[in-house]
Amino acid sequence: MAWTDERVETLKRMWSEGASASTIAKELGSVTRNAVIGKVHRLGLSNRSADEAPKAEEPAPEAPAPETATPESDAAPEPEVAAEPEAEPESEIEEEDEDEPRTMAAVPQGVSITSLRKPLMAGQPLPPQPSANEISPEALAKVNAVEKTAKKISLMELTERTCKWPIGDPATEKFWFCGLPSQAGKPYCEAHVSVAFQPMSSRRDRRR
DNA sequence: CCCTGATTCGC
DNA sequence: GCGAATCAGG
Repeated sequence: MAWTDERVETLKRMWSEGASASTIAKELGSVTRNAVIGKVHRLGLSNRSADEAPKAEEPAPEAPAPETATPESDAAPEPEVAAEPEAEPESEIEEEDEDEPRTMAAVPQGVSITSLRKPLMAGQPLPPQPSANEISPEALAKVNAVEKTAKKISLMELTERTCKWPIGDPATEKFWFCGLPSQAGKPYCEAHVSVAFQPMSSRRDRRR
């Protein structure tokens, strides 16, 4: 199939939105990711900056060379300062004693409720989120268990087959993605799907 | 092994 | 111009 205006438009839009070449290829159909990448390059938008006005000025390519007063012909006064006197102040305190059998809620300290409620990913079709989000205790417990065995993959390691459930606070070091095998077609693993998608019957007559 | 984009080059 | 093959990398 040829690159019609419409298809090119879709390509441009998705690419600028950060979609990967393979994702775009699937969306368009009849093309491979190679084709998409090739087209992207031909269109000259390999740089995903749809609008980057404030481009950092390149250092002057010209060599000023004032030649005003050069005492030494080739004296290169390099003090050679030791750049790294530091010895890695990395002392992460990571020891978490997990021997607290459900003292209170089923939410461990590493998990923020916030991340449980808004697992939104760019470029991903947003699932219809029921305004009222009631997660069953069972599902929550399962999630907690899963998060202990999660692969803790980084952003780069996310694929369409990995669970994209964020764990921890993105603003801290303790942030990663679940990474377990995702359910077919779903962005999350089984446990996280169960808390992400409510069967729409999470609210029974709670009163009786 | 899964994936990503970049590049090459015959068509 | 196109994109498969290949490359380089996470």
